[in-house]
Amino acid sequence: MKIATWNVNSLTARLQHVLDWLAVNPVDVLALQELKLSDDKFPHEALRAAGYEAAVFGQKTYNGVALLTRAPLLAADVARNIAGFADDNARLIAATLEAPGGPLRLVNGYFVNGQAPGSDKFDYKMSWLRALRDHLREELAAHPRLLLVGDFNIVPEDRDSYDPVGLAGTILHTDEERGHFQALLGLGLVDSFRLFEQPDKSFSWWDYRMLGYQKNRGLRIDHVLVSPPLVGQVRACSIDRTPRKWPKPSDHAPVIVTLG
DNA sequence: ATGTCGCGACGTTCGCGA
Repeated sequence: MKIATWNVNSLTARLQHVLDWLAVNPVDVLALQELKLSDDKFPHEALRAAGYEAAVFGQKTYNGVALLTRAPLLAADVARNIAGFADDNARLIAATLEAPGGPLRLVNGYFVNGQAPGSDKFDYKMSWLRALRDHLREELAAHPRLLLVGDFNIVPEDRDSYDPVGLAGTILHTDEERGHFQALLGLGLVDSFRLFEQPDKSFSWWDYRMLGYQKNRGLRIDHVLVSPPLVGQVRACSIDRTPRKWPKPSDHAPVIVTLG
């Protein structure tokens, strides 16, 4: 079973990329972030023709997340955002998928960017991350086989940044953000990517500016975390840079996990 | 080069968010 996550930076602008990518990577689940479209604009027909059903939590202009699956999801089981945490933004969607070995809980997030430490947006990021942690503690109790995937907007360690010294303390690199990532690991979640030997300077996002991709000036901010019962079943985890090389790409690349 | 995208608004360019 293969599960992927991809921040597409507008599904309207990137639908053809998603379809092209799925044609060569027929994953069982694709978690999308930054749809930047409302539910009524979601391209259900094109994706259904490609073999995927979608649970959608859209928003006009900003944010928006979706879970694409080959097998239908139980609609009654789909959750949007964090229960008890008031939020104007569509950032989290969760659903349960029947799978060999038991149901899998898929939690797909577009984490708050936070702009800059000290800003109001950074305060919102910290509140959101605190609420997410509390929420996941409950989700894990209810669904032991769980994956937390998405654009975390957190660089977990220095080796996940092209310039850990120059960018130390700046957004995505602060101790507070990293503390929140560690807190998620403290719930028992494991970073799939680091279960395997990986090339140095492996990143999932590159700035559009300053030839960021060509110079590999990137960050690893898109992650797949798995709960304890799943750790032993992760067979592979990789970042697919292929679509980042296509014309008019998303600034993010997909991350793919194989569960055995 | 405050450098690139995507979106949307009383738009034909600008501000915002990333």
